Amino acid sequence: MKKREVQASVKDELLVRRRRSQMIRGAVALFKQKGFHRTTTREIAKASGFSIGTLYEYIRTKEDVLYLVCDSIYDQVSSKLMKDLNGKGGTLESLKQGIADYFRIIDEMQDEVLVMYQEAKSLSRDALPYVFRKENEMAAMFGKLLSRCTENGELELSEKEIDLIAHDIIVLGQMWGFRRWALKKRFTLEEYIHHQTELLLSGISKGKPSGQLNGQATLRGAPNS
Amino acid sequence: MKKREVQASVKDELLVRRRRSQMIRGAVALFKQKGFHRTTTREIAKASGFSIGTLYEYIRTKEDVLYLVCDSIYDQVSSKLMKDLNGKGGTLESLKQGIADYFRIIDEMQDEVLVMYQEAKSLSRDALPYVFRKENEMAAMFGKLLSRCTENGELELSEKEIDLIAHDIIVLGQMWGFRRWALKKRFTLEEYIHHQTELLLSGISKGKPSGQLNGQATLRGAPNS
Amino acid sequence: MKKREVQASVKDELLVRRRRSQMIRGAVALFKQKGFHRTTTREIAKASGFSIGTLYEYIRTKEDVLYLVCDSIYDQVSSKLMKDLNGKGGTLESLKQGIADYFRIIDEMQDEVLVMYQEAKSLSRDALPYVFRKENEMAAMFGKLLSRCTENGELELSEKEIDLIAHDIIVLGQMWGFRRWALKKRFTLEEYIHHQTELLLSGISKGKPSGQLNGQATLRGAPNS
Amino acid sequence: MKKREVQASVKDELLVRRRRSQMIRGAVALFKQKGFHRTTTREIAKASGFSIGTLYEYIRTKEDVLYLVCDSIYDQVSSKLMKDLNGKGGTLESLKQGIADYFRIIDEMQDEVLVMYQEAKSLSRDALPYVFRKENEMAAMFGKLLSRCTENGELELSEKEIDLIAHDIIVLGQMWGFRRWALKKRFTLEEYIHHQTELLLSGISKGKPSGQLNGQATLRGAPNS
DNA sequence: GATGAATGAGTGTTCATTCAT
DNA sequence: GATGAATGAACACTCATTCAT
Repeated sequence: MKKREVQASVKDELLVRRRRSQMIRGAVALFKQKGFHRTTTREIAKASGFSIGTLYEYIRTKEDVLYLVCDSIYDQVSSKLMKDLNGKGGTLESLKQGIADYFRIIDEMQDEVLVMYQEAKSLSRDALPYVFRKENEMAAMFGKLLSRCTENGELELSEKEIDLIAHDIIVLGQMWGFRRWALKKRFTLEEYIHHQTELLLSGISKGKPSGQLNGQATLRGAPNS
Repeated sequence: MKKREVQASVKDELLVRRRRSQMIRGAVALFKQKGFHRTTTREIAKASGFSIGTLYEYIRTKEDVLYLVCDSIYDQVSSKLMKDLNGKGGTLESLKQGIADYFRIIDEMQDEVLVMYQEAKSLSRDALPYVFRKENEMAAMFGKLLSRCTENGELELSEKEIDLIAHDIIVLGQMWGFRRWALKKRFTLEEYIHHQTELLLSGISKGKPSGQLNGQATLRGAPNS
Repeated sequence: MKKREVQASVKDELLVRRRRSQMIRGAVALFKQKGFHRTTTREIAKASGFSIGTLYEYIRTKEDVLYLVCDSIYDQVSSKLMKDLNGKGGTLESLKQGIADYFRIIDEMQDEVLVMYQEAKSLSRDALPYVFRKENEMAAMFGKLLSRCTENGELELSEKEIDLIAHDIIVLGQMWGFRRWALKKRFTLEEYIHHQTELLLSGISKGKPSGQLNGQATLRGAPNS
Repeated sequence: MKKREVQASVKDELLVRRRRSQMIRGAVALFKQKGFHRTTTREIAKASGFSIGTLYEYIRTKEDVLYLVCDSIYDQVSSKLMKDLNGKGGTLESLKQGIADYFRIIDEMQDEVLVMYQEAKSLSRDALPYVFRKENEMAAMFGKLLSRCTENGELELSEKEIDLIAHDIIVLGQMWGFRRWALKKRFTLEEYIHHQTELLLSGISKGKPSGQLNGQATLRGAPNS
């Protein structure tokens, strides 16, 4: 997938990568705290450890910083996810693990995800498509897992259903990030993973209570016999 | 629930209400289009049909407008919802209808919900708790429905599970608003409602395929018998 | 002639006129001293007697100030000139007086003319045509005077010659402004007028030494007999 | 005439000359297009074929570039002119040729002259006197020509008149450069030369219609007999 | 109660200049 | 002698807010 290139005045590619990584680290911290719009470019420069002039050697506009931040977070999340999901067979068990992996990644990158999630909409018209593509791509990863399960006869889902569930997984993962003010009071991460997985899988598995799949207590008190 | 009061210089309560309603209508249109931060107070005044000076007779700061907007949207959504849910008995069927009602409200108020959803985080520290409370309140409405079903023996859910599912419903509803770029290509509103309800209910109902509840084709090809 | 309108946020036309006149006065003083590019908008605001914010209520960009300045100077020069030239008959004597009037106007508005002359080129592509038109218009005034003299048989000039001489008059007038560092050491204004008029008229008049026209000493020591 | 020296860090005089000549070529092209103030030092460096660091090895400030450019143009114009004028006898005919030579030089170096003409005023206080001296020097060349004609009895002009006419020649030459937007529509260079020379010479020649001097048609239809 | 002119702190961005490599 | 990354003062312009009318 071709990215929207962010132009830098500095030629040294290595340096550009290094400086931008500083910049992203600094910017995420600030955006987290005060949001993109309330953060000034000067603050970003300072948090990145260089001057305002230097900042602008590596970007063209403030929005470039946001794009770089979002891009970097997506890349991190999806590369982690890809590593975890890669080669995952078409079993319900591996689907379950895939979901758990994803939720754990979200938890790890909580701040980043929150930032990306809340600020991405401030990207300009021409950067948004890239974000949508990235989101679709991530949903597609789960789509593939679900497809394989269907092919293996572990699930019986139409294309449409696969699509929807894939998006549901993505959103319920993000939900752990953006509703933590409500969820953290009630659930640990593992509880959250457990219950949501249960809900998703028992909702789609072929008549078998998913709880039996891994021997954990089912969501329902008593499995139907 | 006590609201954060927004101070007005004007005394005439009726006038205040009327002006603020104009203001909210204008502001929603603008926020929808360009977001809170990119909208100026002048634009809000103009879109509201009065001068900048008059605008400031009815608010104290620009943020007040955002608060008023969010507050109004919440009120509309939750009053509609309350009307629909009120007296809903403790049956799965009525739960299902409740979910469908909620999703349809979200669809109707798509723009408003999107605005509120994306801009609420720009509210200041002291307005946020109110938003959280409102969100909790709305989740609680579904919580109550779920409780009743459990009391009636239609569902078997723990407190925690009720909480989680209630939040899931809220979020999956919002998802129809904030992911419409992906969902509208694939689903009509009714399809979306159908599939999500199916997923949620078959995930929690006591061994009965939810599809049978209303005679529609089930999500799964063949119900377990 | 339609002008390029400079947009103001303020509605009150009278106020706009008053403020802009303050602004022009302030800006001319500054441009004279340091040129357009070295003058900051804040300096312009200060010199105009209002804040930077107020300045921008009456213009859109810094370049607007320059345009307003140039426009105003042109208007002053050409309206003065028009008043002086109006009804000037087709005699050499009146042509001579017209030239003298013009040179005196330039002298009066020395600073303004210098500013306009040196900074007009900084106007943007779409403002320049207006400046050219104004310059042509002014040249055309003298063109008309020369035409009348030709019609009356006082001069015998082709269209082309009229055009050139008209432009020469304009430029030799401006020259008094932009070369004053050289000319003021050697000439008073009246001397300058006298000599340049002599040169121009004896260069074109029909064989009669222009000096005899008004009884002044001729440029040449001895009239041709 | 002693020049304002522009300091270079580099010692090798030959290299300094070579680099500066590159620099001037690049800068003229840029100044022509966007003016001095809108041209950045980076652009100058790039157009000159070396880095910004190297640029500053050969100048001290950006203004030095402008000075170098103006200086170079003056030198070119005046050396060409000096070559053409050198040894020009004291006849009206040679004066005429001198004027034509000058106008043709201006035409050849149109862009450079325009640049110098429009940007010289941006030179700092201490560089301006040099420019004035150069202009005076050039006027003086024509002054000398006019003096010789007077000495030879071909013209009868006072010191003052000589001075004025010399400056007029310089300015009417520049006029061909800076008013080309108006003149090029109406005149070819040779027409312009012809008419302006005619005007200048018939304005000062001793009662003899200048047209007879070289057998060309006179400006006036009929010479006085 | 309504208006809109006035304000100025604050913002994103540029660019001449320096200096370590 | 050449390079180009780093710097930060300076700039044009915006906009929430106030207040005299």
